Amino acid sequence: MSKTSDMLMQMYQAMRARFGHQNWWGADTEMEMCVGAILTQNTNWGNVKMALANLKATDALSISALATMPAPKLAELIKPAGYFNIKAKRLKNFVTHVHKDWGDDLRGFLDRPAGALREDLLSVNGIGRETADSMVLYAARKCTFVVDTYTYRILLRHHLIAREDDYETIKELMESSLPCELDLYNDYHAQLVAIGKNYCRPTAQCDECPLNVFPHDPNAGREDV
DNA sequence: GACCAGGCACATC
DNA sequence: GATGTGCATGGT
Repeated sequence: MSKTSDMLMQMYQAMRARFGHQNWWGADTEMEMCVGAILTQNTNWGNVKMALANLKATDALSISALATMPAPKLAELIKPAGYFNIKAKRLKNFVTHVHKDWGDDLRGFLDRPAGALREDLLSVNGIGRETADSMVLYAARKCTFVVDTYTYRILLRHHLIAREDDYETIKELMESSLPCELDLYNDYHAQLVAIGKNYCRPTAQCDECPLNVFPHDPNAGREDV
């Protein structure tokens, strides 16, 4: 096992010991996970939950329901998630794309090899790498590592990546360092988010962070240092 | 009131 | 190809 693999696994153990298994998105339907993946773009999950509740209350959480709903009405329902106009368009792009070949069969759409599914998702305007990977991992339940701003910030501060490393480079690092296990990828990402929310914030210091036992620079990636 | 949140596409240089 | 900008609500 390489030094990086070793450190990443030790970091996981430390995070999990602090937060416990996160069981992310476990109770939701595939449809909710896909819709949530778009709604959570640069947005707090608490806001996304409100928008999902609105969609559920109007029985709109299906491919065909969203495909036929006028964009302005959809925008109104997802308002709490922020960026509601652009996200309404992105949701429409997604459900229209699925509906074209699969009708209401989201599970059929998702049930393909991870690589092919990812490429297909990336062809939809409004679905970028993180959103695609979130859908592949959490909705399709296939092993792909999700990189987000927390992943970047935490790995940077722990000297595991360089400042200029891009999404695919970081994803490659994680996938080549960690065993390809669905539950590990799922929970590792969730643990990083928990660290990011609670300790490794953009400006605050990282006192009490369970990852402090590893070599790190709390100021890495900050503009004001 | 400022800061931040589980990004992405597009314009501009 | 790198960098900057618009999109917007709600919790802390």
